[in-house]
Parts: sequence; C-alpha cells; structure tokens
Amino acid sequence: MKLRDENKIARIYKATLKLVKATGLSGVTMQAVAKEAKIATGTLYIYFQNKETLIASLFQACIKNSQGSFFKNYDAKAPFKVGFHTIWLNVLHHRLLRFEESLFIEQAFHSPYIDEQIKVEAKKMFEPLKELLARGKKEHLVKDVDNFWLTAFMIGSINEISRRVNYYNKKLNPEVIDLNFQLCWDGIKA
Amino acid sequence: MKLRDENKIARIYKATLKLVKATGLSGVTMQAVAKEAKIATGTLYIYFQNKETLIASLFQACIKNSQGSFFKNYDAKAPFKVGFHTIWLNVLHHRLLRFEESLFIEQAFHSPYIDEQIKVEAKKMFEPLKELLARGKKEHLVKDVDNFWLTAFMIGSINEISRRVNYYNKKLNPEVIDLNFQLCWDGIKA
Amino acid sequence: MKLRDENKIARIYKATLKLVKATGLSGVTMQAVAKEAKIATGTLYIYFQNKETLIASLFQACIKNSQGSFFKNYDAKAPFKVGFHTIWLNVLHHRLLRFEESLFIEQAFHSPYIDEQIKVEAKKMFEPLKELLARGKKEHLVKDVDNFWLTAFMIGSINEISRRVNYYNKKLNPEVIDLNFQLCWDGIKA
Amino acid sequence: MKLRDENKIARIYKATLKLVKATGLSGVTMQAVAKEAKIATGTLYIYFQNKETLIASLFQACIKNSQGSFFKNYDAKAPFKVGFHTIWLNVLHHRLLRFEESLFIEQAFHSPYIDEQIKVEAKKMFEPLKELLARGKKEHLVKDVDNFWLTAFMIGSINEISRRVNYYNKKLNPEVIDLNFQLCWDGIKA
DNA sequence: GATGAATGAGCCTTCATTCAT
DNA sequence: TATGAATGAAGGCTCATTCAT
Repeated sequence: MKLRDENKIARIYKATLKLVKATGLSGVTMQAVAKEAKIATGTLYIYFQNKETLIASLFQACIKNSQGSFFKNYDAKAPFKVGFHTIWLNVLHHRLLRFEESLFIEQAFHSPYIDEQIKVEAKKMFEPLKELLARGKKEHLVKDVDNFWLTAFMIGSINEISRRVNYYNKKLNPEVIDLNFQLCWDGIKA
Repeated sequence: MKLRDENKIARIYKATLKLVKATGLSGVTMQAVAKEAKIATGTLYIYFQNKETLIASLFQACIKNSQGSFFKNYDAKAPFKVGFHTIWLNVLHHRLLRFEESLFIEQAFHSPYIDEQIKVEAKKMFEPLKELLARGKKEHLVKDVDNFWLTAFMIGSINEISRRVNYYNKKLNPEVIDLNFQLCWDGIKA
Repeated sequence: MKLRDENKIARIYKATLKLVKATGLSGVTMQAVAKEAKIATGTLYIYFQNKETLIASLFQACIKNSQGSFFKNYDAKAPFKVGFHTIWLNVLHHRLLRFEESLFIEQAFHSPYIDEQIKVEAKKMFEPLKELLARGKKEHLVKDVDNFWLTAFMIGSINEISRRVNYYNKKLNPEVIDLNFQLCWDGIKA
Repeated sequence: MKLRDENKIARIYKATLKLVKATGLSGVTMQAVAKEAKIATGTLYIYFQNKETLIASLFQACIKNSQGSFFKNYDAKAPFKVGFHTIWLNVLHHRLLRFEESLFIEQAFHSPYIDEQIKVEAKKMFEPLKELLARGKKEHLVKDVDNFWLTAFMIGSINEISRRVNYYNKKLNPEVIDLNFQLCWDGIKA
C-alpha cells in the first residue's frame, strides 16, 4: 500500500502560495495547484475535501506560522524596548521572508472561502504584543493610547514596508531597518 | 465605443465594488455585475470591451479618485505641519469613506487583470506628499529618511487604521483620530 | 434579443428519453443530452437549474402525460366493461407508444433525483380507475378485492406486455390485444 | 484470477444490491461498493476484472438465483393447478424476499454493463413454466394463448404486487395472497 | 492476496463573451 | 443602444482503475 505522504500537504501549500502571488487568489484553480505541486488533480482531494477546505487550511496554517515567528526569541521579562524591538524585527522579517503568506492572507481574508469563525481566530494573533504594550504604558514608556491603535500603527507600517520591498524590489540593509524602527518607536513612545 | 450614458458606468463601477466587498474579486462575474447594476449582460460589453478592461478601468478610476481626495484643500504653501496634517486626514478620510475602493485596489493589484503599466501609474500617486516631505526635511522638521520609507510609514499606518475600523466595526471620534495622528507625527518628526 | 425557445424544452426531454433507452439513466450526462438536443451544454442550464431539476421535471411531465392518456375518451357514465376496456386499451397504447417514458419513470423512480414528494404525486395517477372499479364492485361485476390489488394486477400485466413488445420486438395485432384483454378481464370479473 | 475467499464475493454482491436500492445504479461506485463491503477498493479488482464484470456477474447470479427459487419444490408431474400455484407462489415469494435483486435486474438491464448476450440468457428463465402451461393447454385447463403472453400476464402481475408491497409498505397476509392468485388463475384458466 | 493512495478522464456546472432581435 | 439567450471552454469534483507496498 502506498503510504500517505504528509509532505505532500507542504507541496500543495507551497504551490498555492506561489499561484496566489503570481495570479491572485482568483487564479488559484485546483488544476493549477495540482500541476504546480506535481500531483494529479484527484490527489488534491485526498488531502483536502474541496477547494474551500484547502484555502481555509492554508489560511490557518499561515496564521499559526505567523504567531510562531512573531514571538520567537521574545523574552517577556526583558526591558520593554528590547522586547518591542525583538517583536518589531520578528514581524518585519516574517513579512519579508514569507511575503507570499501575507499576500495570501490578505487575499483570502475577503474571499468566500474564509468564514467568520476563522477570522475571529486570526485576530487573536497579537495578544503577547498587547501585553507588552500594556506594560510599556505602565512604565510610562509608551503613549497612553489604546493597544488596538498602537498595534494597528506598528503592524500597518511594517506591512507597508514589506509590501514596498516586494513591489519595488527594494533592498533593506540593517541601517534602513533601523531608520524604520526609529519611526515606529518615536511614534509610540511616551 | 461611444459611451452614451455616463451614469451607467457609475452604476457598473458601484456594482463591481459592492461585489468585491461581499465576495472578493473571484466573486465578480460579468453576470453578477450586470445584475447588480440592473442592466443586461450584453450591455456591459457596450461600455467595456471585456472583463479585463472593466477591472482595469475601475482600478484607474479608483487611483485617480484617491489622488483627487488626498490633496483636496491642501495648500502647498501652508506651514509644513498644517499641510502634512491636511494630507494625513484626507488620506484617512478617503480610506474610511471609500473603503470598498481600497479593498478593490488591494484585490485587483495582484490579479491578472492589472498589467505592470497600470501599476507604475499607481505608484506616482503620492508625488505632492513627497515634495512636502522634502520641504519638511529642508526645514529640519522631518527625520532625514528617504521619502520612500516616510510615505510607507504614513500610508501603511493609515491603511491599517481604516482596515480595522471596517473589520472590527470600530468607531473613530476626533479625539482618537488625533491620537493616531500624533503617533504618525512623532514618528516622522525630526 | 433572442427569444427563449420553449420548444427547446421538448427537445431536451426527447433527447433525455432517447438516452435513457439507449444507455440507462446512468448514461444520461448533461453533455450527452445537450449534444442529442443539438444545443450547447450551457444552454441546458438556462432551461433547467441543474441535472436533478431536469430529471425531476421530465419525470413530472411524464406522469402528467400518462394521466392525460389513460383517461382519454373515457366516459365515466358508460357501462362498466366499456369504461374498463377503454382505460385498459389507453394504458396499453400509452405504454407502447411512449415506452421510453415508462422506462424513464421506472429508472428515475429509484434514482436520487426523484425525492419522496414527487413520488407521492405519481401515486395518485389512477384515481379515476379506482372509482370505476368501485362501481364495478357495487354492480357485482368485479371481484371483491381491494382496488390496490386490482390496479396492481391490471397495470402490472399491461406493463409486462409493453416491456416484452419492446424487448422481444414482438408485434401486437388487434387479435392478440383482445386475447390479452381477456386474460385481465377474466381475472378481475366477479 | 484465483478466487480465494468466496465469502467476499457474497459481501460484494450484497453491498452492490444495497447500494442499488438506496441510490439507484448510478449511485453504485466501486469506492462505495468497497466501503459497504468493508474491503479496500483494490480488492474489488482481485475478484472482478472491472465494474462491468461485477455488474454482469451479479446480474447473472441474480438470474440464476431466480431460476433456482422459481421451481423449488415444483413437481412437473403434479396436477396442473398444483404446479402452477407452486410456481406462482415461488415467484411471488422470491420477488418479495429478494426485492433488491429484482430492482437491480430492472436497473441493470438497460445499462451499458449488460450486453445483449446476457439478456438472451435471462430470457430462458421461464422454460419449465412454459412447459407446464403447454400441458395446461393440452388438458384444456388454460386458455389457448401463446405462452409468451401467458407468462407476461403472470409475471407482470406478480412483479407489480412485489413493487407495491415495497413502495407502499403494504403487508401481505395469506388471504390477500390467495385473492391475488385467484385473479391470475381466473385470467389464465380456459 | 490485500490495501488504499494516486491517477486523470470525464461529469456537472459556471461564466466570459457573442449574437439575434 | 439594449437585451438576455446561446455558446463552449474551463473550473470543481468524482470515480474507474492502477500500482507501490
């Protein structure tokens, strides 16, 4: 008996992300995914019940993946700025390295494939960041602004950086990264 | 293509935007657009050569529309902060009021309907802002950071605000708007 | 504007019946129906929402059709035997002439396309016959057996005749028809 | 194809019949049969070359099965009416008890799985009955009607009884069975 | 022999586009 | 110009069959 090849799921995900980047979500056909993943169309349906399930599964995988990256090496007990810097860099690096995933999330978010419940999950992604910002406010290091807006400010600016790096083929060097961090830091600091 | 009924184009655009918000770009079918615009399918093809033309035209209309709004009431000769504040508010208001258009631009940008040339056009949108920032730097009011990153910072954070207002059904009051502006301003100021 | 051609429905029905006879219900593909009816596949979906609807509609049309034929020229006030003979002949002729319809009903009945509700309708087909048999019993011309079994007896034997005429390519002449009627009549008569 | 496990064939047949009753012949997929029979898909192909072979084999098994039942306890030398009654009851009981098989035969008969040759075989099923009827005619007990029509009459009416018992969930008691036999007997008797 | 993952042709259905009115 | 029926290619999905284990 042929063994079910769990690695195939990774290949399917990769193929899907590549297609989303190349043609947008509307260009993602099961046929195209299968071809890109070098499997037969029918095989897709062994691993995913249908297209919706494939998209939703990948969406959740991307979300989970993000969460893992954002708080890597983050020490909740380190000084506020150290922690904030770590997370800021993590988010930026994740967005840059996994730009396809960000793009996919953005495109899938408004598609009929993602239902409300999954979206609710996605919104919990930044909890640890919010806790850090709360601490920052207690320590009078951060402006007294609702975390909701502070995270919007931080994430929004990072997203735009990664978008531009990709669309304009810009290179980022450590110096430029520092400048960008400074913009954000000066923005939130009390 | 002689366009008799300019108003019909507006209805078609409106219908398209509504559908994108409701179902994503993949839910935009010529049939659905026609129905929503209350015209016959064939009529669509009197006004637009094909689907690609419709999407591309709407895309360009949205871009043009943005540009018009962003610099409304903007006086290039006013003091820097006044000008910057005006533009910041204009961009925010435009994104909020015309959220469907932003969504459409986001979704269409990666679709096969928008070719590279149109994207290049879109990128010129912020020229006046860049000039203002250049002046701000000359006047030592703004950090010495490439306009490319300064605009990314400003636009990215505004985009995220409008996105959240929509997804989380948040209400913005003048006070909150001020706080958000403060974040941005403190970020860019020298 | 092209006018919707109601005659197309007849062509679709005819094509479907032909295919059922040739290949059974499982050989009825929308593609094959369209080809046989000389229209495009998509056109089928203008006239029928989906395959299920097509099959169910045809089923109901066949049932209605049967009812119309069975009691054609039947006079409820004529002497019992005349009435019975009329109906018996009508049913036989209908089954013979419209064998494809009978076949279709038989095959569709057990398919997932026909839901319970439609079946219930189909069962009401023989009401006038039952009334006639009731009268026959009152007049002591017919055995005192439940109409349910009397009609089963009559219809079952007629069905088998038409089946055999078709499968064995038998010809029926008036004499043979008379003999067969005699079998049925002697069966039910008191 | 060496068939090791004869019992598995029985399970496959049973599964197929169950599926035909539940969903019609079009619902019979090799996957579904395998699942219902609790074997792997591939295993089906050890016992049957392909789907056509499976259907055709089952068809022939059902025919053979019928023949066995129809003339069980039938003594060709017993008085005519006794013999006729025996066969009539046998056919009825078989149809009732093995309704699924009748259904399958009905559905499969028109499918592309059963070729002409098999159908010819099936038609020989009633030879002993025909011989009995010939004797009945010689003894002036039966109408002088071609056996072809006499058997059609008998079988057709029995089939309809069993169909109705199943579709209308009717119960048959010995008395009702007797009444139905009487209808048939009065029909054929000289 | 037994398994069930893998395959890809083919089915149902949709949709961009055309065309007769 | 406006209409919407008609078209058929293409997309989502299924299923008979094969094959590696």
